[in-house]
Amino acid sequence: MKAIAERSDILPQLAEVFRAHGYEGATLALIGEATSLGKGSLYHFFPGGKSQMAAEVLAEIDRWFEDNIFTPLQAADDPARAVAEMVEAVDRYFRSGQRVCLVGVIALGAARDSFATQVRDYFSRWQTALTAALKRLGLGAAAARRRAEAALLSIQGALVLARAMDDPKVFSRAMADLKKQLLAA
Amino acid sequence: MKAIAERSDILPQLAEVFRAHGYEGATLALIGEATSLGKGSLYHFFPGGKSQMAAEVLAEIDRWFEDNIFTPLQAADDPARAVAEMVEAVDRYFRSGQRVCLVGVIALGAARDSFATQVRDYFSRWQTALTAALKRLGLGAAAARRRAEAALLSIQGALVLARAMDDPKVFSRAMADLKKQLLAA
DNA sequence: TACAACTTGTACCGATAGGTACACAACGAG
DNA sequence: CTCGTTGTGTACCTATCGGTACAAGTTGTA
Repeated sequence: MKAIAERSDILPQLAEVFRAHGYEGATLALIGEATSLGKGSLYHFFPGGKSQMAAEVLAEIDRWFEDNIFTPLQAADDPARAVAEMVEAVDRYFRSGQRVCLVGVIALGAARDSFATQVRDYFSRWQTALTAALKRLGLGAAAARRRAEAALLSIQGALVLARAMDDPKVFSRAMADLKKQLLAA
Repeated sequence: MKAIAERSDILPQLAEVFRAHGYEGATLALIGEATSLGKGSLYHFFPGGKSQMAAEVLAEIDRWFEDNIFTPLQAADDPARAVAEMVEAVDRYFRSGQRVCLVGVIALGAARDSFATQVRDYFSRWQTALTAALKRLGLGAAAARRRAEAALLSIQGALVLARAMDDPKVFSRAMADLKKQLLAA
């Protein structure tokens, strides 16, 4: 009867449920099914219930982006290569637009207010990291900030449009454009 | 006891509920409150329940965009002015990013599959109309299509980012950029 | 082997979900 | 003044919601 379940195994499964159904649409029944965990286990790991689950999922996403996107952008020797690799990593992470950005989904929904700081931080830290890389590419501070903002906007817009059109090529196309625009003189 | 309610009065109120809470989050209680209508009236007007309400709201949005955005783009004497006016109309419609695009919200959620054709048509007709205007500005067919796609993507992305950052200036800035990019040589 | 700490399934809770049934009130047409 | 049509409020239905309680099983440690 004992657990095989580790917290680190549960969070990604939780994340997929929230991605697929949104915060309000992710019922405990769906969550239990996706994780193969009963309410007993679920509330043992997350006494705070659904909102704690979502908060921890957001925290884990944040961690992943910190390690795989933000830090490489700021620490890389070759900023141009780091920017290009960011775009490729994003394309892989979102599976060419077939996966959706949970942070974006929450931002659009009614749950935004409950997770406002986590949502805002995610994007602002991304923007900060990308801005730093762009400055090292020779852009002025203001131009770098503007270009970084435009990049995040393109990624989120591409996710919406790709899902709306049900066509991953929309996303891939946008990522190819994005790479060019970020690295343009 | 008789109705003052006209279908045309109800739909905009319905739309705001769906925008604010998403499809799954828009409960009949919220809908009843927003429209000041009991279940009796609601199911009298919409025997198909929630899904019919959402479908008719989408249809009305489609109609509005057809009249106020798509047709002007294709019929205008001065395509450059038409494009500029589109951007301004979009800025007003979304109240500088404080209002959200219902079609985009649905596209990201689990309800997408139920409204797939309506969602896809909305964007593809928009793209078609904008492409036509851009071609009349002298762009080649392929370039015009690409630029129109990028424009829709920017609008949706700006809505997500503006809400995530809780800052309407993000949206206004994106719309100003968009106008420049659309009208660039 | 005994005991505490950790997991788990199941039963249960009140509240609310979307939806139905229906009686009644207001109207326009004759 | 009828009478069918059109709205409307209310009561009610079953299913499910998020969440709690708890007993029983599993484990590491000694």
